[in-house]
Amino acid sequence: MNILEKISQHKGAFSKSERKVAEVILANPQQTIHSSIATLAKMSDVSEPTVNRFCRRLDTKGFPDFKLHLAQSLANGTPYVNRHVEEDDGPEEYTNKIFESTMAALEVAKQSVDAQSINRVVDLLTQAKKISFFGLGASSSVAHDAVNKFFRFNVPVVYFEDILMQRMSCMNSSDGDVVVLISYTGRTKSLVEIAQIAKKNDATVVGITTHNSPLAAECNFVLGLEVPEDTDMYMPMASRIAQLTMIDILATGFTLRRGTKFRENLKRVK
Amino acid sequence: MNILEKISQHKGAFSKSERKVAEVILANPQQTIHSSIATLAKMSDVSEPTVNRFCRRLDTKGFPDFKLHLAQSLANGTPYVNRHVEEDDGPEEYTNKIFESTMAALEVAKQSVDAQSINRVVDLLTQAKKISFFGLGASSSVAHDAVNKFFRFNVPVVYFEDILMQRMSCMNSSDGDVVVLISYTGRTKSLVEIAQIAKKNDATVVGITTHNSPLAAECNFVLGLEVPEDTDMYMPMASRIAQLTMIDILATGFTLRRGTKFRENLKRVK
DNA sequence: TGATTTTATGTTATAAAATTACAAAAAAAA
DNA sequence: TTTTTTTTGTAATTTTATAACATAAAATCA
Repeated sequence: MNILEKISQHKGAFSKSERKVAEVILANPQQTIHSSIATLAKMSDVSEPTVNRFCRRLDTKGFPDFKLHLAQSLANGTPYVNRHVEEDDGPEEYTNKIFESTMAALEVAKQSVDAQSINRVVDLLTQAKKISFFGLGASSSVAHDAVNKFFRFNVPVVYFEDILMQRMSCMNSSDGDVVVLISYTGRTKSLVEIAQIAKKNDATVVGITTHNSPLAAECNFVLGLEVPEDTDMYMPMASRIAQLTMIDILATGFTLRRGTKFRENLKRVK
Repeated sequence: MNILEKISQHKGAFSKSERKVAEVILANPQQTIHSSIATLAKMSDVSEPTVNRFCRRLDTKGFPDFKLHLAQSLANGTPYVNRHVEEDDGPEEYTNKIFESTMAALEVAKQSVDAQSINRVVDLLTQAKKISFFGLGASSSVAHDAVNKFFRFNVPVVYFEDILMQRMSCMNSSDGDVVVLISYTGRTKSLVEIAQIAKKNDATVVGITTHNSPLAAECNFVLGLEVPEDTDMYMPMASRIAQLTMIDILATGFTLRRGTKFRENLKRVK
């Protein structure tokens, strides 16, 4: 589909001159779409018909058609790729890379979510007697954010950073309470235990975590979230962002379910 | 940015004939990118130069350039636009919209950051005696996340959710201390005061906020972050995500500055 | 209202760009 | 080496886009 990739792949099948054209295009694709066939021919040091033949070899109708394809590839072409930060990247580079990887991660996360489960969890939340948000490590700030959000809705929300308090809170939970547990890997032992305790006390347990994790196995409802995490940096980045987005989605679903009047109240509170 | 939207918006400013061209293009954009100026002129029942003038009015260099823009807009069907959540959106819809708006917001935020300032702040952070992260409301969870991150680096980090504690902490600050204040609008009065207190006590104040805000005016260094926030929902969403990404960038810059050995330590800690 | 200016549109001419047809050169096969 | 095939380039042609000019329509003003 993407014509730039197609060029790279096709490279072996090109003739010598055609390869020259390919190199030039791959080196500066952005410039190519604004060049005429004459300019590109000169840049590649080949004749104009050669450029034309090059285009046809890639199953395009001719040079203008090729440029169209190229433009489209560049528009979304490799939109956000997860490019890892390198040792010798300057501030400009790592800044851009992090933004782009974050967007790429969100794109992946978006594919992995299931709207149906979200809908059910929103249902649950609107009917909950009490909502708890717990997370450990990097996910604790996500839980923190969640309470901030749901607190505005004037529903009873609970949040503790301390694991013992989380535990105690779950021990006191009862039917109608919803406990939302947030963990990227879903392998944090103490959080799995909390899930078990909450479930034993008739609370409904919702997990924002990866499918097929120990935590997911213990939850009544799982909001699966698959995120490519750049492990080179040894700190969670994209996963938190995806989790936060999930919180936004739940909060939005919540307000939509509550209806217009509810939102007008929110406006006043603000 | 998207040329199709641009056409729709511009519609009032077009002349009669130009509007005819606009209609035809909007009706079948896919066909347009494969037509010559003559074909499009005939379809729109106007002369060729009119089509050309139409293209120029949209700030393109001419018809071929216009087609390029159009092709890019059509690729991937307008990748990430800030589409607002509507009253009657189903779970599928609002989930996708939120993901996409978040990505669109990050794209905008990315354009607004200045790598040079980031570099200087990273410099500052690596040399700081003590780093404090403060934010209120929605930004408090961002500050929370920041301490989590920087705590791993084995540097003295401070964070309080309580405004009085934040204040007291700033009063005790001294030369070499860095105070990072996080606020989307930069208009939270108490945070501006904290900035003043910290500055009075010789701490270096860094603001993660909008340019030209009262908070920005009080800071020694400003990391400007412009984010389009969907105000329909009456809760901060995209701004926090952008702020978190900024934290990721600072943390990454920090580890890069500290060098390879430092990162190997991190690995072990993990 | 009618005259005059401005704006919009079309016609013709020109220039630019892309493609075709053909020829020469290079490479491969005999 | 010679022949054949493939690759590449030159020149001619066609298509496409733009510029320059002219006319028509609309708007402004006396």
